[in-house]
Amino acid sequence: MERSVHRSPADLAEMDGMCSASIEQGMILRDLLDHLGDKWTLLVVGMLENGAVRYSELKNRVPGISQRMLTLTLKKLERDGLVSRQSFAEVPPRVEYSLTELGRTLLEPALGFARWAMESSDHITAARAAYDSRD
Amino acid sequence: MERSVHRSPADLAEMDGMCSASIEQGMILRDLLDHLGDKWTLLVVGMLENGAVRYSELKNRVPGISQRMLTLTLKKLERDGLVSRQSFAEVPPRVEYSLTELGRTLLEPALGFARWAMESSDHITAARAAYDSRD
DNA sequence: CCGTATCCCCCCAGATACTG
DNA sequence: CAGTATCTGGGGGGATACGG
Repeated sequence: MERSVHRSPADLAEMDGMCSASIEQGMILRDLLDHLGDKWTLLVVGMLENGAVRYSELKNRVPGISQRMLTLTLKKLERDGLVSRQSFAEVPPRVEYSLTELGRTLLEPALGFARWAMESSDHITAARAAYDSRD
Repeated sequence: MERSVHRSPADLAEMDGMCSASIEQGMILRDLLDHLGDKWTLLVVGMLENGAVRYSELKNRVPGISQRMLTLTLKKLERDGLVSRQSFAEVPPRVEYSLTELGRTLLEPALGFARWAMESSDHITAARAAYDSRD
């Protein structure tokens, strides 16, 4: 038990340059995943890439999302300051969602991720097939 | 309704380069999240950033992970070809996990994400506080 | 040390119905 | 059109005990 918890100050100092970055990133990544790692959040953000989109259109564009989850996801994103909501006093009612400044900064890493997924999906599929057909 | 749905063929053609990519990315992102979007996967990948790590050390470095989930996560990563497992015929037994070539390519987008999270966590916290303290 | 096997709880998300 | 309210199940994941 002491092995993992008890470290000398020297150890900690040494770790600072090489390893604690990973650990800190681990913590932050943890938070990140708790907020963005769910089933729909990144999808919704992706759909707002090109500008404001209204609720119903969003529901159409994100295949399979339920009203409940769309609402919940948008509320959370709004709370986190990544998405802004603008409702128009019209009839029929119209509500548009768009990325905030902060939300747009998320776009780049998110698309980087998506790019990786597209470039790697073949390799992964192949790797999986190879793994499954081993004895 | 027409505002958002009805677009001229020219518009659609123009969107081809900028927007349908989003939709396809949505699909791919979907798969991505199904595989990497769980609670532990990216954390484990992050811990392998600097080279091979053995099972028990991994368990120590990923705070709060259970043996069960660590094993499951590693198995899945191995199946996907992102992590390779090497066991040494020693006593006591020793098993080391490391990123494959493919796994290392994931590192860049993942760390990009982590970087964003670190740079943005303050903003998000602030936004959340502002949102919660509104009437 | 490195896992596997089993049990079980919690909560996420889907379905459905209803309001402004 | 743009949500809210409520019920429900399925599965992710923790705890624990055991095996190689």
